[in-house]
Amino acid sequence: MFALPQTVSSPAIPSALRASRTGLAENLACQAQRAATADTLQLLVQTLQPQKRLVRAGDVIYRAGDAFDCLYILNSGLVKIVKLTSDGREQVVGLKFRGDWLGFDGIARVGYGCDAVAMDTGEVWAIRYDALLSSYGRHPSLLTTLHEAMSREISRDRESLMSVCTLPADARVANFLHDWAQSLGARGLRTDQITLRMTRAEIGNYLGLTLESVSRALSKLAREEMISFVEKGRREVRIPDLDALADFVQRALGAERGVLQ
Amino acid sequence: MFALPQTVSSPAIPSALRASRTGLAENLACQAQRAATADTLQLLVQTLQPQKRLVRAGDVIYRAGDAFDCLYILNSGLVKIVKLTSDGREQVVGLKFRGDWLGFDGIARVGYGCDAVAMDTGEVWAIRYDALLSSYGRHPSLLTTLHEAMSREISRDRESLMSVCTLPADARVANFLHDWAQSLGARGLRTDQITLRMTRAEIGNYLGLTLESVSRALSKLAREEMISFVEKGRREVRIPDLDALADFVQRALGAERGVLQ
DNA sequence: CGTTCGATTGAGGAAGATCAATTAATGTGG
DNA sequence: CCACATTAATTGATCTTCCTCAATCGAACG
Repeated sequence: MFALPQTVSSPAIPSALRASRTGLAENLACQAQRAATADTLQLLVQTLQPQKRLVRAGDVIYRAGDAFDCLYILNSGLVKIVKLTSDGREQVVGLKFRGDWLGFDGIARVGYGCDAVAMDTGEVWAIRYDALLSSYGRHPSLLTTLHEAMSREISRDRESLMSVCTLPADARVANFLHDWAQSLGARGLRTDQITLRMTRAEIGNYLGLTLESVSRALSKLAREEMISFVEKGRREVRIPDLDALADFVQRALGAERGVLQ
Repeated sequence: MFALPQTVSSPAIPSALRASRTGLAENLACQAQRAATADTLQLLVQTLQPQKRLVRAGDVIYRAGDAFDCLYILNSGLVKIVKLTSDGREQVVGLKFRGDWLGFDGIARVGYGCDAVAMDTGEVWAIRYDALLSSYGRHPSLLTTLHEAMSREISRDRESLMSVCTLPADARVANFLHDWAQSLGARGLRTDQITLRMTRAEIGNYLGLTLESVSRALSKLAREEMISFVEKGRREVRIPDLDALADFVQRALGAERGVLQ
């Protein structure tokens, strides 16, 4: 179909970092994808009539152990996915934005494996999994959309792991902000301003850092003018130049391993 | 369907750690699941006639950027999933055992997002994604099996992230061995002996540690008789008591955060 | 207006990385 | 089959990063 050199720089590997450099191609891809999902979402609404639910910050969409019936699509708002262990460890394992699906981990089990908690007012659509399956005959695209959403989630999770495993604290935070802005951009929103609807502790938890480390990293980023805080409240972050943020990650990496390799 | 207290200790959250404690229920679940997959796998072979391929250690099954056509099922052997970034970082983001599916990350893209490299002789079955989709009318169970495999992968990835984010080095290595043994157990193999077909550097990469830290952790585990090395070669690990390993993880955790909570 | 919660910043300490030396296993060519 | 080269693993010493603990500050809320 499409033979590319199988190298790291292949366009088929749009790592978060590369994405902002290959701006044009990337944006076109995003546009295309958004259009596709917009169509499919409309179809989905018509066909399956999802149960819509308004949520506010703190509302629980589902909890680990709840019986699995439905997948959810986040129509607006922000949701965190939290995993708990019996020994009391708690881990934010994912953040969901508009258009993201929730609850995939329930398919292979009796119930969901994590809690999904809204971090902002928003709307989620509940879609019965069995209804989705049985719609395949009429609308095969619904199922391929599902697959693509699951596939994307797997890719994202791997990037999280990579970030946590390979980046020092500052770069991890910078990369986090970059990813977030990128996510907004992919949804047609402005990428130069983020409202972090989570505490430093939650960010730290997600990134495998303490809240102090997150705070220090943010301060450093502000000092180096990679970001700035919007007046009143330190949860509103301005990012004048996304590419500069990506470069910051690279520099933090270069400092550690001597510029090359 | 099934109303459980939505607490951490819900049976629907079989974290790797809990699993060895809830031995009986867990094993039954595994048996059932293996039986189910065995049936479905047979059906899959009959219906889709997957292309079978023998691989040897080092063989590449697919590479990041390769055009996506097929999903793969690993019939035997061991495969690592490796992600590369343009800046030269390399990360082992997954290990695949018998029965695992490979290549989900390709569904939502033009090509695969990672390399899949065999670490041992084995056999992989290539299944054309379009063929799989179009089989739904005749054999819906094939597609639900696909979903379950993807769902399980998402759950596993989250556990990896959790391990990396919340466990200290020693516990991370112990947990890694525990998970591995558990994986073998779930496939009906003995859980008291593991042949690590990877170097310390690869293990470290997967766990976000240096090879030295992995080596030290293994030495410590051996010193405390949680594991022992089989004569000739330090890649053969005996695990006399899986539960003891899980306890080791707990102790390492308790030491850090004062026994309770 | 005080209380509470979150964020910032500093000082000290600990876990793990880095650097370096040694040993063990594996492979190669004579 | 053995000497040699090569790669992997171990172990120790030192150094860095990040965590922990603590104090202060700011915002939000009742």
